[in-house]
Formats: sequence, structure tokens, C-alpha cells
Amino acid sequence: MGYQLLSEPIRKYVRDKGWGELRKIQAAAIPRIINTDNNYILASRTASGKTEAAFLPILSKVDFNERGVQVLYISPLIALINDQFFRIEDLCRNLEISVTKWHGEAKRSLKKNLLKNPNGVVLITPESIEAMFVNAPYNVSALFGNLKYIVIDEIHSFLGVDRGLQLMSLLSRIQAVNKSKITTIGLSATIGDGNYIEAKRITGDIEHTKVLLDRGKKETEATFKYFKNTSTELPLELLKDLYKETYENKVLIFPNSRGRAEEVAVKLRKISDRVHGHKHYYSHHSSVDKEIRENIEHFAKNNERFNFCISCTSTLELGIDIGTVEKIVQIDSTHSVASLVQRIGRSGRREGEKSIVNLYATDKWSLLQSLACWNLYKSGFLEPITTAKKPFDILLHQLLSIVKQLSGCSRAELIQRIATNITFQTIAATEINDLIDAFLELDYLEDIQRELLLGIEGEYIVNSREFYSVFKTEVNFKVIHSGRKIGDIPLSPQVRVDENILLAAKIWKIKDIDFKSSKIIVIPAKDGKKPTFFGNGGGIDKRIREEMLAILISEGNYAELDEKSQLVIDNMRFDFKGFSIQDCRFDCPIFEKEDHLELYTFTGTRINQSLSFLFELTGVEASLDDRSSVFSLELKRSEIPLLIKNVSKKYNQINDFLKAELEKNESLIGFSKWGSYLPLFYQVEIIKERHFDFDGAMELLNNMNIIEPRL
DNA sequence: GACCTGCTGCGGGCTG
Repeated sequence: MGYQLLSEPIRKYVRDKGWGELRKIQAAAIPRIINTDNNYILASRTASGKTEAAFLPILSKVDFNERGVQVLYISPLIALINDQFFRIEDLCRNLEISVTKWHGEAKRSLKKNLLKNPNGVVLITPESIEAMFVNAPYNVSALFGNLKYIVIDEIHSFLGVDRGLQLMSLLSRIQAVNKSKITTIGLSATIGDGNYIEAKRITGDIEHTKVLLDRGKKETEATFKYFKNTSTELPLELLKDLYKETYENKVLIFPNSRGRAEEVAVKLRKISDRVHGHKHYYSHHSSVDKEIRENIEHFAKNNERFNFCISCTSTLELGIDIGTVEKIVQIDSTHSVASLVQRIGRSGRREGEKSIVNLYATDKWSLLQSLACWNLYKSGFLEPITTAKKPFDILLHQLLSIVKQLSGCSRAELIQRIATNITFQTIAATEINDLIDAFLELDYLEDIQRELLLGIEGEYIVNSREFYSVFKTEVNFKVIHSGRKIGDIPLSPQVRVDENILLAAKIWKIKDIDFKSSKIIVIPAKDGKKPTFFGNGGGIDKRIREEMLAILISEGNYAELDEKSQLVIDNMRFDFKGFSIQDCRFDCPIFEKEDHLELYTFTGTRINQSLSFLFELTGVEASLDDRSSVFSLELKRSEIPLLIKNVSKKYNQINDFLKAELEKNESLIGFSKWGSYLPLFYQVEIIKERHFDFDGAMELLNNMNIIEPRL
């Protein structure tokens, strides 16, 4: 019935494609988009036809003879825009609707043509929208002043992150230059039942946003194996086993870090060379040159014949789809269930195939975490997404952008624009006023005859190339071999002349480092070390830790575990055998050692970090090992109640303590690119909300049952 | 104990 509602040229397109019937998500979306003005979130697996589900009805409905761009498609990745361009242009061909790519790597001549005659469909990134508001605000209204639809691809990648707040603000600012209401369609992978509200929020109108969900689930076959790590390098036995498990397949391997990805690719290739196996071993991550990455993607996508192994990071978790992948390998636990879901979904894409995943662990806590993620995956759990309630850092960024857009404005107008922007509705007018005062003080703004303009510092910030994005990036050196770029790596202590490094699945010797032009010149070599990258660890959700405890206090074997990993789990269970645990959320096992206590919290990273900060304030020596979620406390068992009492006292003045800590150590705000430009008071608010979880920490402390071993 | 994402305008040098 959806088909009948489409316009004739679109029906012809469907017929020409030979599509017997519409996909589930398409059948659901077409009548709703055509017959209502609601916003929709279309949620289903990749390769399930979501793009067409949005564009078939939109192209049928919209009158493209009107002046101005009619449909704006927004993507988090340039690569996705380039991919989707062909599909959307194909759809538009018979209708004579023009499709234009507008991103940093798109041709300028095509952008200029569009400006002469604004029309059709535009594919863009959030950062390019930001740049247009800052550098050519008149183009925003000329192009996007008569929009009918906005389509946001991979909308889940914007949820709960700064980039999503920036996008939300930009959408709100685009709506402000339009007379009529723009309808928004979000395309998404499944994001968990509790998280759809966050997707709806981005559209700016929760009430009129509906979710269309296709729960197409695949069967998954998992195998766990354990190889104890004795050094910083992967155990040889693991690599041999990994080779045996992968040489006959098309495989993606996820070893969790760029350095490990290189180590795996180089060592598997060495084994393969020795036994005359195939040569298709690659590494794929952000430090490998973009062109090399594209070649690998192209090979893997278009080849049916040869087997391959791509050792990668999250670069192959989203976006591009390699349909031929048969098997996924995860080395040590993912950091979230969401990530495990995405990675498992990368295999068995063909009709009738199931997903196959091999999970290796090199450490017992990693094995336990991996098993917990697998259990939660099977139960359908996904980490809850939380959006910052008071995003003062994004407010600073957008406030400067708005002042630049308007080339100055009155204070009243600036406040009005921010107050009507849906992104900042939770920030009070008094706070906005206070911040404007602070920005005048800091020379971000200046007041000339009651008109607010960018100040000297403000000009400096906004005119920087760094202004358009809200995420941080590291400083890199180009790695070059005989004029060809291999990739970009940060300057770690390991990067020295005559040292050998691994990059792009090959071994290189460093011949020269040019600090002026940030270049590292290399030649091929025989043996090397995996590169070191400076990462800043993320967090594990508390639900994963609770599941880890639940596994420890349960009995029975898992069919997915091999003999050795089952034995490791059984040994860990033996260690916790003496504890009678009723409630995995609040029961905390404690071990009394000779000169200290070991208190297991089995809770999330942010809660642990908050507890650690609070313990330190009371003067107690407490060291945290977050991987096993255990505190080592220099205390006697009888002193614990006093500790908890003291923590509650200190918590009353938490803002003062955080302020003092920030004055000592400004890197605490390092996770927020624009946060460090804020007055200290607002930095504290951001850290409290996003780095720590004091509410969670106090909830745990107030309900904590410390469980002693039975004798 | 991590990973990923994007980018203007202008001038100089080179190619067709």
C-alpha cells in the first residue's frame, strides 16, 4: 500500500530496480511520511533500506520547483556522504532534482553553482553548517531558508555527545531562518528502548516525533578463549590460534587499540608468510593514511574471491559496510555492550548467514567483563545515554558563533536567541546573563554603544581553523616513505631516529624526524615495536560491573567458553565463594588483608572515580584499580563507618574541593574542548556532570552493604 | 584501560 502513495516517477524507479516488495522499514515509513507532518526516527539494522525509506516518500511529496534547497541530509562522516551521494543521485535522476555534496573535501565549483541557483538536495556535515554560519551567514538563509525536510543519518552517533548538542543548536538556528516548520527524519541503528527519547530530543519536538522500529535480529555464535598475557606483547599461542581461526575466512579483528591493531596485523602476516598463506593482512585505524584505508575498504568491499584479515579499531565499527565479512574477532573485552553489538553486526550480513564472533581474553578480569557484555548483549541491554543538562561549554561555542553570524547584536537579542534555542532550554536566563558578563571581562566579547561584538580573544577563537568542531584532536606527525604518506602518528617517546615502528601493517625504521614540517621519514625494516599512542581511558557502565559480580556468584558452565576460560571463571568464583551476595547493585565484598582492606565496588568507572576523589578528601589512602573495580584502603575494618560518615561531610562542599583541584590541575577539564575557556565556576559544573558521577557515588555509599566472607 | 569524527580563505606554484 506504501507503493501506491509514491509519485509516478518514484514508482517507476522502484519498478526499474526490480524490487519485488518494499522492505519492512520502507513499508512502515512511506505512508506515515507522506500523510503526516510528524518527525520520525527510523531504527533498523544497516543495509535494511533506511535511506530509501526516508527519500522515496520525501521525493514524492516535496515540490522541487520552489526556490531554495528543499532537503538537507546531514551525516557524521564525509565517507558516508560520498557513499550516499551515489544512491541519492540515482533516486533523483529521473526527477531532475540536483544533489550537491557540501563538505570540506567537496569541490568548490559545485558549491558555487549551488549558490547561484539554490535548489534540490544537499548532503552536509555539522561542521560545514557551523562554518557557513560563521563565515557566510547570508548563505545559510539563501540556501536553507525554505527547507522542507532534514534527514539525519546515523543519528545514534550524535546522542549523548557534545557533537550532538552542537548539531541540535545548529538545527535550531536553521529553523529560525525558516518561516514554516521543517520536518526531521532520523536514521538510526537500534539504540535501546530507553534511549529513543534522546533521539527525539535532537529533532527539537519530542511530542511530534515517532519511532519506527524494525527489530531484525540475527543468530550469533560466540566462542571464548583464554591465553594469559605475560608481557606487553600478545602471547604467541594466542596468535597461532588466531591464525588458525582466521586464515580461511574474511575477517575483521578488533584488538581495542591502534598499537595492538598494528601488532596483530604484522604478526599474523609473518605467520602467514612462513606457511605460504594469503597476503591480505591489513591494519585500519585513524593513524593509517586515508588513501591507504580507502584502498583496503575498496578491496574488501568488492572482492568475493580472496580471504582477508583487517585488524582495526572503531573505524570499521560504523559507517561503511563490508558485506562479505564472515567472522569477527574481539581481543579482550569491548568497553561497552553497544560496541559489541555494532561489531557483531559487522559479520554475517548476507541473507541466511549468522554472525560469528571469537572472543579472546589475555587477562582474567577482561574475560569476566567480556562474558558480562555477552550476557547483556543476549538480554538486549544497551547502555543508557545521558545528555548533558547544562552544556555551558557548547553554549560558549554557540554564543560566539551567533555573535559572529549577526556581526554583533544587542544583549537582549543574544539572550533571546539562546533562550529560544532548544539546546539551552535548561540553562537559566540569569546564568546566560552571568556568562555574558564573564565573556566581556575575558575579552571574548566587547560592548560598543550597547552592541555586543566579538572581542580580541573572541575573534582569535572564532577565526581559528579549530573553531568548527567541538571535539579535540591530537597533534600528529606525518609518516613518509619515499614521498608517499603512510599515516599520522603522535610524537611519543618511542619516535626517535633509528627506532623501528609498526604502521599500516608494515615495519619501518625511522631515518629522520623533521620538527619544522612535522614529518617522520621512514624506510622498510625487518622488526619493530607497536607504536605507543596516548589515550585517555573511557568508562565502563555500572550495569556491566554488576553483571560481572552476578557471574561470579552464579554456578554452572557456559557453552560458549572453552575449557581454559571456564577454568579461569571457576577460579575467580572460588575467590568470591565465601560471600553471600543478595543485591549486585549495593553488596560489596571486602577482603581483610594484613595491612589493608580490599573493597570491591563492582560499579561504573565514573562512580569509582568519584569515590576515589571523595576518599582522598578524607585523607584516607585509597588506590583504585578500575579494571577489577577494587579499592585498596589503608584502614582497619572497624574504621569504615567513620570513612563513610566523613565522605558525606566532605560531599557538602564538593564544589569548593573541585575548584581547588582544578586550580592545581587544569587537565581535569581536558575532555571538553571549549570548557577550558569558561570561568572556573562553570568548569566545575561541567566536570561534576560529565567526568564524575557523584549522585551515583553517594547512592552507592548510602546503600552499601559491606559483605564479609563467611568463615 | 580506548577509539572516532571535521575544517575557511587566501596565496603561491604548477598544468592545460
